[in-house]
Amino acid sequence: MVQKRNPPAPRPKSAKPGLAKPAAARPEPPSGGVPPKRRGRPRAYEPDVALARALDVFWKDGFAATSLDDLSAATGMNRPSLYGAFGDKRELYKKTYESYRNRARARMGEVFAADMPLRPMLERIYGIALEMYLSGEDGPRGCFTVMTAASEAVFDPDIRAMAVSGLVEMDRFFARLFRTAQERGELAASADPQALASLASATIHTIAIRARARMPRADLEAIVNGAIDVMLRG
Amino acid sequence: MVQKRNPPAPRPKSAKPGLAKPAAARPEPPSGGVPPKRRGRPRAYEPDVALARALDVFWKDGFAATSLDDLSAATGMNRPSLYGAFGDKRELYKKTYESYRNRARARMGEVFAADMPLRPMLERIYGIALEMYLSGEDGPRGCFTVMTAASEAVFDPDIRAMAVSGLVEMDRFFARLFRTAQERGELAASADPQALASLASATIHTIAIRARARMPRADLEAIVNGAIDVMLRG
DNA sequence: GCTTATTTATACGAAGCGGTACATAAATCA
DNA sequence: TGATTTATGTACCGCTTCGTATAAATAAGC
Repeated sequence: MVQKRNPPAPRPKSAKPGLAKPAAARPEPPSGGVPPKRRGRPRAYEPDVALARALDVFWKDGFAATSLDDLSAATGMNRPSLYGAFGDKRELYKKTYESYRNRARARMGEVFAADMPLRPMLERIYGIALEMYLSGEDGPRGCFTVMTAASEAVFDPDIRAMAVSGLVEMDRFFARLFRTAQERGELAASADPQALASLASATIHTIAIRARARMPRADLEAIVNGAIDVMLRG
Repeated sequence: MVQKRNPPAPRPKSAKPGLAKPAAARPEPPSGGVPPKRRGRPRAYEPDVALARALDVFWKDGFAATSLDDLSAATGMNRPSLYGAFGDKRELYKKTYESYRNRARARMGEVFAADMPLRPMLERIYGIALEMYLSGEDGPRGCFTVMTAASEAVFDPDIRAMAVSGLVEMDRFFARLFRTAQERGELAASADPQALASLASATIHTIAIRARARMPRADLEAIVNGAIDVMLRG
């Protein structure tokens, strides 16, 4: 039950007791990268797009309900290739999660860089969040971090640490937002940026959960608008 | 991948084509209930406690990661008994979820009946929530509804409907709270009880997620206090 | 050409899964 | 007592799961 999640520890890999690692991405001379003239048979996949496909599946079904066959079908890679490229299921999950985080961070970074007044800024952030959480071919998928934090993946210390850092990162992002808005006088001096940041994160979380449960988009938008009003002392 | 979740449809059960249902709880003459003198071999389990044990497991691990062996071990019932009493894994899940909802509803009902001023009322509600979400022998378990909504369990329409109704019920509970507080003048007349209710629910959700990710209790309490201050126009 | 390096493709194996047949046990009813 | 009813315990079934062993394919280096 506990041990179930820590499988029997891979055997030393028959021959080659030395470099048993799943290879993954070789050093590969920086990124000046013309064809690096690799030696053996060329890959039939691009690691980045394969990872994105795997993300789609994990995002939709969660860790436990996703099988290697699902991942194989989604990426077009057969099982040994998958294993060779990304390691086992858990490692693959971590890598997809990392790519998700990077993507989300990038989008949030853009918004912050846009440097606009607080209210439209918040509206834009929540607009992006709704777009992400409601997307998905087979219905809304919610937020990967929330899924991860809520699901059994938390039993892995690494994954849990990643989830926590995802939550904290979002808190800090909002806190910075409110702090600068306050400095500019867009927010009452008596306001507590930290508390507002928590509420802003909480609003993200609640729409993620509700999107996943397939609540109608209009409801989610109403929640967002109400939250913004309160946060801005409507 | 989709069909995976809708297994081959149970065969008509060999003999007895008529009453094939898993029996569950027989009518059982109201509740005046001295020993009802049932006919065959007596049960070796109490349905209520068995359900509570099953809830513990599902709550900790989620639907997909919980095996019938886990449930069997937790309840002390062997697999056929489990099946006879509660139906298959999905049905058992639904029944455990229902019992969870009833429990949560009862506790919230108590608080509402206590009829105290808004702030201590909120403090007490979040206190109960934290207690529930942080409990669990192997670490905090968060909120079952959030877990359910976030996990693959939502792919079942029934379960999704239950999850949505759980979310809506909490919204309504908070809305009623804020409305009566407003009528009593404990809340500014300009306040929007609906929006505040969403935020109050969102705060529940965010602490559920964070508890599950094992954020320290003090952090969760700080979030709750900040949220209450903002909601009450601190 | 042959050797070496790297990836793909097939296919297997041990373990786990949900569910059920079947025989046994323990109670009531006649 | 024996028939009937209900629940248990064992053992099994077919299927899926994750991971890997092995062989074939495709490239570069010589």
